[in-house]
Amino acid sequence: MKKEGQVKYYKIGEISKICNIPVRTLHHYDDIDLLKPAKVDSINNYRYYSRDQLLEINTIKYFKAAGFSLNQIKKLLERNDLEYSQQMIKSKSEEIETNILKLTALRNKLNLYLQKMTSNDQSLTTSIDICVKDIPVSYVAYSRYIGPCNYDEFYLRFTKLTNIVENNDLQMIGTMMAIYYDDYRKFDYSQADIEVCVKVDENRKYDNAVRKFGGFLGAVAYHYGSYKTMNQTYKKMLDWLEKNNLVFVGGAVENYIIDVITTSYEDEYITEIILPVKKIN
Amino acid sequence: MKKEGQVKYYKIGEISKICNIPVRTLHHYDDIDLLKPAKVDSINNYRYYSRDQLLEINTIKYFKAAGFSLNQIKKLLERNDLEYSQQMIKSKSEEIETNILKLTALRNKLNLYLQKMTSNDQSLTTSIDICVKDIPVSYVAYSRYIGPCNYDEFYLRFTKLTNIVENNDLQMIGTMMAIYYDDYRKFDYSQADIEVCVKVDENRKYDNAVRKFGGFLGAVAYHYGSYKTMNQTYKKMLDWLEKNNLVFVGGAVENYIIDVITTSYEDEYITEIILPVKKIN
DNA sequence: GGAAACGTACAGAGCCCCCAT
DNA sequence: ATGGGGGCTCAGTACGTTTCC
Repeated sequence: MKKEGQVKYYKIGEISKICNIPVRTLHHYDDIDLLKPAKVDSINNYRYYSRDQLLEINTIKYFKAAGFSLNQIKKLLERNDLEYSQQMIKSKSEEIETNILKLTALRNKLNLYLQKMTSNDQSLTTSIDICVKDIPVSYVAYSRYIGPCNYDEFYLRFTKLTNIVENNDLQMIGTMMAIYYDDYRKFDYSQADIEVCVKVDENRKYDNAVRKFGGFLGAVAYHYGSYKTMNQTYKKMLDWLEKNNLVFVGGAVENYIIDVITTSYEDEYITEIILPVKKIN
Repeated sequence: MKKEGQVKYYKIGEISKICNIPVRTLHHYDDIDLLKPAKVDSINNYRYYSRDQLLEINTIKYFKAAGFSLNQIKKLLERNDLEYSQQMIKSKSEEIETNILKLTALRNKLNLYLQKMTSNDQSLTTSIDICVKDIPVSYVAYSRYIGPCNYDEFYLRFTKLTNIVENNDLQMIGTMMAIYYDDYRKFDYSQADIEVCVKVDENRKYDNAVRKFGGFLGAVAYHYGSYKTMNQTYKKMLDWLEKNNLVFVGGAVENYIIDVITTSYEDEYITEIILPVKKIN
């Protein structure tokens, strides 16, 4: 490469075309002192950019593409030394890494949700079917209490659970669930022992807000529609268990896959019911 | 769950505490019609929220955590039906997927950059060393031309290359490179056949903007410092080739690992020089 | 005196429209 | 074809003032 003495100035429109940047953005860069034109005509205030500034624009675009803010770029350009750049790039790389992990968790969560939604849509046409399977181990944030069992209480509990999740910096990866610990034959709506919980990502160690869930044999069925008719589904399940030499050991789980959060039509609700069971020997 | 007829209203401060949301944010949600209080006192304009709205707030927080904007959430809440939610969640999931891919490419790029920076920092202390190795195949966006070889031309060419990368929605994953196709013994600075190029991610098929690079045997050395002394490094390399029974087959590659983008001190420049070679039989 | 209301400004990185030259 | 100005975006936060309980 050889240097050339000749100085050529570009008008803002030319620079805009060459560099593929809106004119107004170049105005903005001038305003915030990120890229001052090499010359400004004192009469008409036209901005004139030098050839060297083409390179500066490239540098700006380069760092922008790397995710730096204009302010950070300004600092990078002001003290244009290796060590500083290296350090900034390193911390940026780490920041991106964190973002990737977060987004990955989020994507997994949404996909899981979609999967549940669509797979259950299909079985909607078939009649109720019940299966027995091992419930895999997962981790849930939870809140257990004895109190009235009604909508308002549930709203408050779910709100509290959401706060627990937020305060412990957890990632929800499923829908809200409730576990009923009382004997269903003498269930008291005003004094029920209920736990509300939600699956969270397993990437962090669990403390008092998070516990293990699953790792037992469960009879699984889906209830479609309003909660008013849920008792019937329970009854069907219990009958089915009896016929299949299984016994319900307590702790009924309701997983609100499609609920009032997703739809305002009760008919569309889908609730997964899991009854922990044992085989009769 | 059982319904309860009793209506209880919360004041904004209570809701704020229960839901862990700043009061001013609730004002904001009111302003943008995302969450209107169930009742507003006509005398003192106090906002009163119903219990049902606790749930609505949960829903809002849920979708917010899923990465939706308040506007999108508003739409989701307005037409609260399954199909729409499903569709929105699906497109959101895809959007996140794209972001993950972009960030991953960006992270890889930055890490590669750091790696080059630091690994070459070490070899700075050692004397010039040359090695021969297979240059792995990669893909580059490129622009080849015959014209003058000077800084200004290079700036323009690199700018054009950046535009090519942008317009083809490619991801740069390396530093700028130049390939000199002329015979070095009769190099004409005013009429040189030069290609500028930059590595891009391989995840997309290559068209006329992108071509294969590498897949040949190359002698690799690093030039440290200003470009003014680059001829000396070339000379050393050519001498070395002769001693080692290798012959330069043309198409010298310069990879500007540390250049004016990263530092304004010419002494800190690092340029990788690759000379395609053949063994003499 | 705490809780509620409201107006305004600020944040970042621009985009868009209007009017003047 | 340029210049500048003002307003808008997004999802709030912060400050200050005033009124209410």
